[in-house]
Amino acid sequence: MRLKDLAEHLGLSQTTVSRALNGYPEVNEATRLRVAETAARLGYRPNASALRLATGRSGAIGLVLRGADDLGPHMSEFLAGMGGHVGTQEIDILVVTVNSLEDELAAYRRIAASQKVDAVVLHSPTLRDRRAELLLDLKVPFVMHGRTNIGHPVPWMDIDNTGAIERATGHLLDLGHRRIALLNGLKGRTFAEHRELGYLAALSARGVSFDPALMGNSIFTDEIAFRQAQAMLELRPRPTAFLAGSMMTALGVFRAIRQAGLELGKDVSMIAHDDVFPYLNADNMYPTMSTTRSSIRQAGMRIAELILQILGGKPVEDVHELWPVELVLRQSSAPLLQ
Amino acid sequence: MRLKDLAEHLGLSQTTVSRALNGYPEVNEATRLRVAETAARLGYRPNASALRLATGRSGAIGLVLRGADDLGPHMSEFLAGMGGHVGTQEIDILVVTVNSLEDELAAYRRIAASQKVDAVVLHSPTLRDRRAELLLDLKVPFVMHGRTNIGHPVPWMDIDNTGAIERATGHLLDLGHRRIALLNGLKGRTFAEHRELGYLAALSARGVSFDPALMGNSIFTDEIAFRQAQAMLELRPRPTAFLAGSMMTALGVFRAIRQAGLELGKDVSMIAHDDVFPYLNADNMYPTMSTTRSSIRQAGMRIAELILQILGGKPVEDVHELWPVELVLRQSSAPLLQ
DNA sequence: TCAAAATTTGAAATCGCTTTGAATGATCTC
DNA sequence: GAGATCATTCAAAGCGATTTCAAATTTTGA
Repeated sequence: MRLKDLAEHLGLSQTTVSRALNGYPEVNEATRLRVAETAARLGYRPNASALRLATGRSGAIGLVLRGADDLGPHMSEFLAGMGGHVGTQEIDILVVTVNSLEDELAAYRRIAASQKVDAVVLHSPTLRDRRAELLLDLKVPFVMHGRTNIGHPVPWMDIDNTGAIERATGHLLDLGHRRIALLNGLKGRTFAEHRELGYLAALSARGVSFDPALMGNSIFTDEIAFRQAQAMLELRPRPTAFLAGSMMTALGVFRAIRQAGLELGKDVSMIAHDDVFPYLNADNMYPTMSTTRSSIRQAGMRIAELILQILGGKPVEDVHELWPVELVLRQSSAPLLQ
Repeated sequence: MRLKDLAEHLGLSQTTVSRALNGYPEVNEATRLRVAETAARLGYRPNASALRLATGRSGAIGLVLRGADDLGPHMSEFLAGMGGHVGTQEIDILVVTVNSLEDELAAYRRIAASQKVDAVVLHSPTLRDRRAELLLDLKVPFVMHGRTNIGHPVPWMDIDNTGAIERATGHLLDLGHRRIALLNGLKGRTFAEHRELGYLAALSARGVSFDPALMGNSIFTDEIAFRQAQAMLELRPRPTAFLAGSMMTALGVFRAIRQAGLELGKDVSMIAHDDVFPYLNADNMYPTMSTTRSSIRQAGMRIAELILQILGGKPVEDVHELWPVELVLRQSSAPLLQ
């Protein structure tokens, strides 16, 4: 069913039908009703490709995922959030997977040249993110989930990683802990650097010196966390508390603690960052897990909103959002045993 | 940079340039080289919308995700697999998220009417899947990850769930276990029904009677599994072995076992189904986890391949693939203690 | 009542590509 | 050397929508 068919069926011109359906004012209200009713009854929907060609808008937001680090539970939740919002609009999400930064850059070039998307979302930025520079260069609108520093204004939405870790570290220090391990994200990633900043700030505020052996930088998987925590627990004096970068990390640390014959919430404390996965609830763990909490799904939803605002003409300089992070204390963080 | 601009730049007609780039035979080899070189140098890429309108192919595969059950680590891996394959072709993945079956059906109608995708992939089918019926009706090509029975031939790729659970159950029975709990997927989902079949077959082959109290049907989350396992462990006599539907489930069961003061691999055995998540390695758990293993990422890759084959004209009746499932025995499954 | 203004409709151009059908030379064949 | 064949190129017609500009009809105002 093409516009032409619908128009013939109605005995009207394509022009009028198109206008009626798109809410233009210069069409008789009676005709509009008749058109709308018939279109609905016949299940007419404009051909997406034709519409895109005619309007010059592709009606899609791009999301490039680097298989190696990006995919996994975080991205899945983020995607759910994005989808939840754009689903209500006439916008789709185009997912492209690549294997390296170079491939990712190439993907943006392709996407830009072929005008496949109206905008993209950039996630897990580094301190000086080449992808942002490229997109600026290509004049592809984007919103960043996180922050970067490239000398040009970049629209972003981020959570207060520094503040979150600073408070969590401060709390552990207040409980008497002095050997606090930080299982952080990869070096160079903005969020990881921000967390390190918060960690160091809290330590130095209490006059506790920093021990590099107590910091790990890696992607957030159960297994890597297990190994890192295991190694750290063999140090003497051993750490008495852990800051876990994600719930996956927390699970790995948890296993290491148990395997070392120690008990979480007694011999060792832990505060984990919780991105709020529906299938991994800090409240239902045993012992329940103290967390710094911020829903990554809501972030996805908000990023989608911001992108639509930018496409709607909102100046990029005005798109900056820093979300506070809750500190939720449960059983896994306890006073240091003497 | 449009085709027109490129053509003018080269002093050729759009026709010739288009043909040169698309590998048609009726163009001088010297011209083709010159065109290809210039196009590459100038970074020309055809406008996606125009190309789609002209060819009638949208160049995208649709994936509709139901937020409630679908999203999560499984889908993330599956998506990675799909993306890995289509990335090499000129095909993208369009992700749409919805909240209910009705919404999902509506989404397919929209997608079909607006010709947004050339095909879709259907996952987590039920025994009689309405989505498959609808897509057949709408004449939207699709490949199913799993199986259904709707009286029409449906192209599918599935793993041998029945065989996998039958062997796993059989193995536990051989180890002396008689009270074996099955934490299965939702009733009505084909894979869950298939697993139940395998479970029952193994039990009855050994003359062990089925106890409905030892079977749970739900989505695969850590938390739900924890509660179900906890309740089952309070039964008398209690189960001595668990079949966990996924690695998330296994984590929940693990916690319940520990909380009950029991030890996995000694007091209680477990075999979990492993979809092979890069961040959750059965081999690195403690104790290491016995699993029925099949990579969901590879499944995604294969499904993408099959879709392209179908779009290439392969008859749907010829697209049926049943993958065997490995049974990997590790420490979590042990002989029943007397 | 009649010209002017407002309302409503339609024909045709446009978006950027592919593809049909025709045209132009060059090469063969006898 | 003329007619047929082949190789190469191009102009123009789609694809299915939006949108510009013009036309037809109705309403308004004096």
